[in-house]
Amino acid sequence: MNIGEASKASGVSTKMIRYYEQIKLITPPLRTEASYRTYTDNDIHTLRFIRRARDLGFSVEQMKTLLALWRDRSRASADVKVIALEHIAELERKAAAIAAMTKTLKHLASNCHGDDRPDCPIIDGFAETLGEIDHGIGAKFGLAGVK
Amino acid sequence: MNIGEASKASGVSTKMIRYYEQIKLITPPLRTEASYRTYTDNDIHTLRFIRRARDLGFSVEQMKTLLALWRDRSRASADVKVIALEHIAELERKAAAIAAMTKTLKHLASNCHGDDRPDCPIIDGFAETLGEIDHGIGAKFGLAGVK
DNA sequence: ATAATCTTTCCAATGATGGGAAGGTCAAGG
DNA sequence: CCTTGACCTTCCCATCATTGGAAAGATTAT
Repeated sequence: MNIGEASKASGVSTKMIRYYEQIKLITPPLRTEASYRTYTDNDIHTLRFIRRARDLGFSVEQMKTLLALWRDRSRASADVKVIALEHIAELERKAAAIAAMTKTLKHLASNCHGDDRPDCPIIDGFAETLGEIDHGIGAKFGLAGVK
Repeated sequence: MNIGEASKASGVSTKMIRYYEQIKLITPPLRTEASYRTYTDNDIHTLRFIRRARDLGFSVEQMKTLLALWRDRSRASADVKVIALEHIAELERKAAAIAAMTKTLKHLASNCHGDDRPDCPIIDGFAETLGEIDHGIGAKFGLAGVK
């Protein structure tokens, strides 16, 4: 199986497959004489595992651990559960921060008449010294660049 | 006011202040003979504005627009509201994706006994071909690197 | 005078992904 | 047999917001 077929079969882009190999998330596959990567069904299985974990928001670092646990048939299920629960906590932390931002913004927007007059509580809310916007959780999230 | 004092007064790191200058989010301040940047109260005001917008998850690009609107005293409040509402929609999209991930993970975790036995529905859920995990919204979020 | 604490610029790294160039390979059809 | 198109290879660069550090110069305090 070429990398293109592996990509289609797993849902992981060829770019990312090569990247995952480079950062040693997956082991280098065999190559043909022309240096083409060839993937086995087992490799596809691993890639699909990775794709699902990624879709659930796990980082590469976490996926490394999860893959190791997956391959270790004698590991305790508790070890896996710890990672999952930590990730759930992280997701909930992010959800709370986003909810706080949304709430503040909605409050500002609801007070803005949104016509062609210039006065605007949203802009004023940013500019005025009303004290710091408090998201409780610490809202410095790198959410701007999220696709 | 030196850059260090400006940083403390605004809550924006010196690194970021220089960066915002470089990408032309803010205008270059006056310099002393020794090339030290000096910030006015007005500059601090702008930096605090930026900090609040950033805390609400606005991107640099959005902040550029917001700053222009802030400075334009004759702009319509509707122009500001549009940006705010778009950002709210974006945040809600992210929140939904996170909620979907959390739900799936919690479901998997709840079925995992979490003791020292090896069988684990979480890992199995990643590995088995159960069909793709569907987050409805498309869950490819760059949430892994979020602090 | 000297040490500590600023400041400056420049360069690099992060995490996960995409884009593209330059060149090699393979399969199908003329 | 040769061309064409669709692959594959490696390598480098860009994104986004932010942090880190090094080397050198300036200011402040002891």
